[in-house]
Amino acid sequence: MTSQRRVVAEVLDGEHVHYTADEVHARASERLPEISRATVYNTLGELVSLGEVIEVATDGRAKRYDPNAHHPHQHLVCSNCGTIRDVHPAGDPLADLPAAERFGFTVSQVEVTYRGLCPSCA
Amino acid sequence: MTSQRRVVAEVLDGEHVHYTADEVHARASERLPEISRATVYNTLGELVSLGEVIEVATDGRAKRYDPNAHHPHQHLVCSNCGTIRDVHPAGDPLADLPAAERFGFTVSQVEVTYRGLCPSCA
DNA sequence: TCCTACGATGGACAGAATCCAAGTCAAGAA
DNA sequence: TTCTTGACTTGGATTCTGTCCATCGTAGGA
Repeated sequence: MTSQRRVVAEVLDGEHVHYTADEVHARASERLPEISRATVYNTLGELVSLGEVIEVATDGRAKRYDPNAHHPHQHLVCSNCGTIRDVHPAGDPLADLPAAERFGFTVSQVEVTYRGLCPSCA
Repeated sequence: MTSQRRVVAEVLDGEHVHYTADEVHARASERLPEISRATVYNTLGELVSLGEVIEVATDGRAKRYDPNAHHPHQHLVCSNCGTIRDVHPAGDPLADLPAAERFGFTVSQVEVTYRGLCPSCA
């Protein structure tokens, strides 16, 4: 655990945090000005491998990093401003895929992204 | 409707087609060698705006374009080789998000991505 | 103290997508 | 027929995101 890694972990702390790697880098730089982008990417990659952080790709742009990894949830995204909320749908989305629709795949994971307009943009 | 646009539309015709912009460009170039990448991107963007084609971002890499836009479906992706299948879950995934979990959003769309290993990779 | 190994650094690089100025083309007007 | 206009295409430059790699620094062990 180096100071760089601690700062990255601290930036990714809180509720409804979904920063891009660049945003993490910007915030980490406020506390540790010389931290490099490569270190942020390396640390994020390690946190993802450790299962402490989830990678989210809600658009075709930059991946976002979600520290809420220990509580299964899905995402609700504003199509206009990009705001992301963690949400908890009823039921198990995985169970909704019938065996006949699995084509022999061993399905292990499901990601659900709800899209719409947030109150401010509506 | 120009020859360039027609060729792009023709490339995106068929079942289970999920090409990247570059793959569309490569296939379009076979029929119209001088077609430029910019034109392919422009045309794909128009087709998406018109609702004729769906943009799919199943990984952090290039977006894919799915011409099966008029039949609601979701995607099943092999985590290893990237193969994509169109699938049809039971029920309406949109209905699984309770009002209390919508936070005032007007939710209009849902994307579900199932992940696992395809028969060849398992 | 010196070595070693791991992590950090920053610049180069690569892939995807967009932007932009210039060129091309076709249809309608004169 | 020739000109004008506007839409479309082109290709190169640029931006954005992410990865790679050679080098550097540093902490801990011998």
